[in-house]
Parts: sequence; structure tokens; C-alpha cells
Amino acid sequence: MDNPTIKEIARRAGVSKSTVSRIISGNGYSSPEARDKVLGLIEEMQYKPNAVARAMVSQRTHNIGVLLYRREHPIASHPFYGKIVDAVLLEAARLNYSIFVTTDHDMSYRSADFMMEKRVDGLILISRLQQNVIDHITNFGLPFVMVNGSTDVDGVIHIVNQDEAGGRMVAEHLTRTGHERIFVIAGPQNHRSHHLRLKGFMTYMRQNGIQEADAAIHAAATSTFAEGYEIISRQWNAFREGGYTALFATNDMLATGAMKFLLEQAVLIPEQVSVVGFDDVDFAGMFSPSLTTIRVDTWEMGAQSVRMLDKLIRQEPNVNHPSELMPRLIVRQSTK
Amino acid sequence: MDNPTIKEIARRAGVSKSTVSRIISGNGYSSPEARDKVLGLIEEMQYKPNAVARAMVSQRTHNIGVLLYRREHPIASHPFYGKIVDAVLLEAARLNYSIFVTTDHDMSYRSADFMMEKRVDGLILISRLQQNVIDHITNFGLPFVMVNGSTDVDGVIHIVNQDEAGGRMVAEHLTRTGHERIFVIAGPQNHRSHHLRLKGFMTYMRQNGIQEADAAIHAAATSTFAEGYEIISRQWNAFREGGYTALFATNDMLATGAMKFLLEQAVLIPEQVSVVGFDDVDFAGMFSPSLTTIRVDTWEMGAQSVRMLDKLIRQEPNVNHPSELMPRLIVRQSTK
DNA sequence: CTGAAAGCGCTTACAG
DNA sequence: CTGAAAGCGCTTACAG
Repeated sequence: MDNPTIKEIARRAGVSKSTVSRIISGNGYSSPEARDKVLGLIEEMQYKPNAVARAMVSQRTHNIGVLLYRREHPIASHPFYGKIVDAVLLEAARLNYSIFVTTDHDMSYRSADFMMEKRVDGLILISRLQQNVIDHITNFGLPFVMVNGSTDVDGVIHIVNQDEAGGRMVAEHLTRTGHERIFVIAGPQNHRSHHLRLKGFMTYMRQNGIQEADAAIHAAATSTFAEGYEIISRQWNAFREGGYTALFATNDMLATGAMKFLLEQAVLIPEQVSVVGFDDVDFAGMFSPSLTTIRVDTWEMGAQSVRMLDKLIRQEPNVNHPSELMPRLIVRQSTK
Repeated sequence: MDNPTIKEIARRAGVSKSTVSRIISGNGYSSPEARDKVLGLIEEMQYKPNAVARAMVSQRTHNIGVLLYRREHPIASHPFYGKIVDAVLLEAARLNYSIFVTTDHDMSYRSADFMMEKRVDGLILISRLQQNVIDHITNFGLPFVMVNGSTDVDGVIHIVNQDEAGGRMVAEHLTRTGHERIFVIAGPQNHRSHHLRLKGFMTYMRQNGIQEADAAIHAAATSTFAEGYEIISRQWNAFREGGYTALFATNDMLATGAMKFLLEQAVLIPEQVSVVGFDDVDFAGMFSPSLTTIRVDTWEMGAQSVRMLDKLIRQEPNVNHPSELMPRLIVRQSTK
């Protein structure tokens, strides 16, 4: 009733375990007769190699752990991070890795330790990062890469988008279409991407002679739809009196949250106010009006993280740091 | 440089591996002195048990495979299925399981075989299902549960929503608010949930004397936003001439796709047309106007699937089939 | 071309 | 309370 092992195959074929192993792996010689017999039995008995036993001897599990750290739900199904995970899954399958997905509200030792005990070959760290956990993992000697982490860490491969360039694109698009008074909702500034997006935006504005005061920056504690809605509703009077003709939020969730509020106040978008987000989550194109935004190549981020990690795992020489991904402006109905 | 093993701990503590093992597991006796020494070394050397070796002897990996079968992207980040995955992840962590997530465009032996080779303790099958793969898994003797599968299978634990009841709720809500001419977009009828949602809807209509012809059913080949948009745009003339005052789609993606088109045609929602979806994905409440829909308890579906599977794995006696989850109507801005 | 042996890192009776 | 031995299912030199 139990699943057959190499031992059982060997017994029935009248050969040794070694021979069966060699035939399965294709390493070493074997006679055609032995091969036929063994392969036939494998087929017949539906033999499936035990990956656990293999991992035991090869010291490689061919498993990768994805650690996704985020404070708010959703986590794995997050419209931005979820897409990265989707890409990771696909690329990993292509390279014959299985993926453990682990989510956590904070970057803790716990999840990382668990993955180490499972003896994954490597780790992909996404979003919130903390130095001590990074050190902990490094200490264990486990290869890892980071994806869109909250901060860069020296000597660590970090796959990111050119967020500062994206911020500039937004400013350029808005100023070129005649906007000067822009209301900005800035996501958590302790996260690299939100920080750089804002920075790129402001730099461009300044360089083009737009007064600092004309861009009213409102800090968002989280990067959620609810927060976007909340901030604009609290600032609604200031918004109206300020003569703003455009709104930029450092991600799509904040932008659509704000847009929802504006639409409920019967503000015409883009006739009265233009809105720009950042990320290009699926949902951005579905909204009415659809959202102008900066497309981040999440697909490439996920795929690249697996390819990079695979190189580290196989200890390929001269692995150079991947270049930052270039985003692009997607103009939709929410701006004019 | 390598990570310490039980053997190294034993050597340094001057005891045998057996003793170390017993101290770690807490099974069997050990002297306080030995315990102090060993525990101290474990702390000092940052010993982490090798889960692979443990799995080898215990014949249990404490890993669960989630197989998510869907034709279209996104898969893991799908607004409906992704939420189930999120719940699975959380509940699994609580019960000390790690989760392999595997996505596939079709239900194939390949992904399932791979998980079997990894010797997962059990499998959670989501969405598209096919009898032969089910048989294949059963044959291997691996416990599994299904979640929102395309079809029921005898004797298999299947966690589902009461979709027929949900369909009835939609019909009831629309007829009570005075609608008689309803345009229906029905997702793939070879999938259990879409089929039952439509069935429940139609049954209620018929029982309440609404003419069959008044509910124009349009079949959707997929259950995507693009398809919803496409169908209503193709039927736009028929829709206008038909005097429809409401639209029901068997999931939120189709509904929002259709809604997007209607809004682009300057149709007032809900003043001229009411729209109802099904699922209550996050995005439904964010849309403008926000979507009236039937909330499926995806969170409970995911959590329950893990709990059920855990019982099967532990061979708990008398595991009874969970009852179907009751959905509820969420009235938002898209209906009146 | 093939088999016996050792070993991957643990756990679990068993004997003392 | 403790240690030696066997074994989980494989792979990999090594000897023949």
C-alpha cells in the first residue's frame, strides 16, 4: 500500500539499489537489460522518487522560501506584491524550484528561522526589511535576494524599480499638461519606494520652477485605499480652497482611494482634477475613470529575483547586481 | 562554517546524540545537568533542527501543497482566489504547516506529481478540477481537500459557498427594489459556482412569476473584467432597446467590467441601471459607484480547508464534511 | 557494467 | 537516566 521505494524496485528487478539509482539519474553505466527492466517497473509501480531523501544526501532541497512582510492585509493577494509572487511562482517552476510562501505582519526571526529549518536553498525577501533579520539570515549562510525592500542593504542583491525616475515622469506629465497646483499624497516615507517617488517628483518640480508651496504634501501612514480616501476627505476644504487641479499619490491604492472620494463629491475627473497613481496594479485600469499611473514591471521583478537567487544558490561566479527596472507612464482617463 | 548538527552538540556536551534528541523533543528522561549543557550549546551555536532529516524519519514533512488551477492570469494574486490563499497561509502557520504554492493553467499531473515527490502531507486543490487528476492523487494515498472546485466529487471534502442561495439573494434584492427586466452575464457554466449562482437566480425569478424572457442571459466564456466589458459592449443595442433596468453578473470581475462600459456610455448607476456582482472582492467596494454584491466568506474557506486537511492528515476519526458557507448580500452604491 | 558500504541528520525502541 | 544500533530513502565513491 505504501509508495514503492528504490529498494522495492531493486528487489523486483533483481538488481541492487545502486543500479536503480544510476538508471534513474542517468549517471554511470547500466546495461540495456537492467534499464528496460527497471524503467518498466518504475512505470508499472508508479514509482515517485522521494525528494526528501534526495535532499538529505544532496544537501539541496530545490525549495525556495518567499517571505512577504506587510503590515496590512491583504498580503499574498495584494494587488502589487501578489503580482510579484505570481511571477516568482512561474519562474521558479521553470527552474525546477518549489516555493514556500510565508507571510508575516512584521519582519521577524520566526518566519525566517522556520524557512531555515526547512533547509530551503534560498530566500526571497519582499517589502518590509530590517537589518537585524538580514544579519540573522546572512549569519546562517543562506543565499537571499530582496525585492522592493523598504531599504537598501550593502552588498545585498536588491531588485527594485527606478522609483525616482517614475516620480519625475509624473511631474513631467502633469506640468506639461498645464498643472501647477498639485495635491500630493505621500505613502510611508520610511519605505524606499514611496520616498524616492516623492523625491523624484519634487526634484522635477523644483527644477522647473514650480514653487515648493504649490505642491502640498500630505503624509500617509499606510499605503492603502482607505488611507487615500481618508486623507483627501480630511483635507477636503483645503483642497477646494487651494485651487488644486491635480492629485498625485505615490501608489495606486492611495490614488484610487482619493479618487473615490472626489467622485463622491461630484468632482469631474479629469475635467476638474487630474489624478495620477503609481504601480499600475490591475485594478488601476478597471476603475472609472481608469487611472493614469506609472507602470512598474512587477513581472520582471519576480522573475528576476528567482533567476538571481538561482545564480547565488549555484554559486555562479561574477553575479552582478541587476540594473534597476525602468517604469513607464501609462496615460489613461484620469488625466488630461 | 556549516550549521551545527545534533552530533556536534552531542560531542561538545559530552553526551550521545540520543540524549540531545531527547532533550530537544522533550520525550523521555534527561538529567538536569545534561539538559542545561545541551540547551546552552543549542543557544550558543544557534542550532536549528534539520526539518528534512526529521521528515525522513517521521515520514511527515509538515508541508502542505496548494494547487491553484486557473486558465487566466492573475493566479495567486487573483482577487478572489488570492484571498483564499491568504487565509490558507495564516491558518497553516497557526497549525505549524508550511505551504508550497503551485499555480498551473490547467489541472495537470505534473504539478500534483511534483508535490507528491516533495512528500507533502496533504494537498489543497483550488478551482479547476478534473476527475483523472483527482484519481491520480487518491491513488497515491495523499489526503486532500478541494476549495471552490469546478465540480463536486463523491466522497471528497469540498469547501464551497452556498452559491445557489446567493443567486436567490440577488434575485430577491433586485425584484424587491422593483426590477423586472434584468440583463444577466453568466460566467462559465461548467464551473460549479457560476452554474449555481445562475440557477439560484433563475429559480427565484421563475417562482416569483417573472417571465423567463425578461431575464436575458448572456454566456461569458471566462470570468474576467475584460469579458464583462466585452459582452455588454457587444450587446449594447439590445440592452438599450430591451428596457433593462438592472444587470447581474455571476462574479464581481464580470460585473465591474460591464459597469465600466456602462459608465463610459454615461449611464447613471444606479439611477438608470442597477448592477449586482458576486464574491465581494476587495475591489468591489472601491469602485465608483461601489458594487452591490454577495459576500463569499473566502477567509473562512481558506482557514477551513487547512483545518479539514489537518484532520485528514492526522487521521482524526469521524471527520464530517463541513457545511457549505452562507454568503450575504452587501448593498452598496450600485443598486437602488 | 554492478553491488556493498557508508553516510546525509535525525528519532526511536532496546538494553543497560 | 543514558548510549549503541538500526533505520528513514536515497546517492556516491569504491572495489570488483
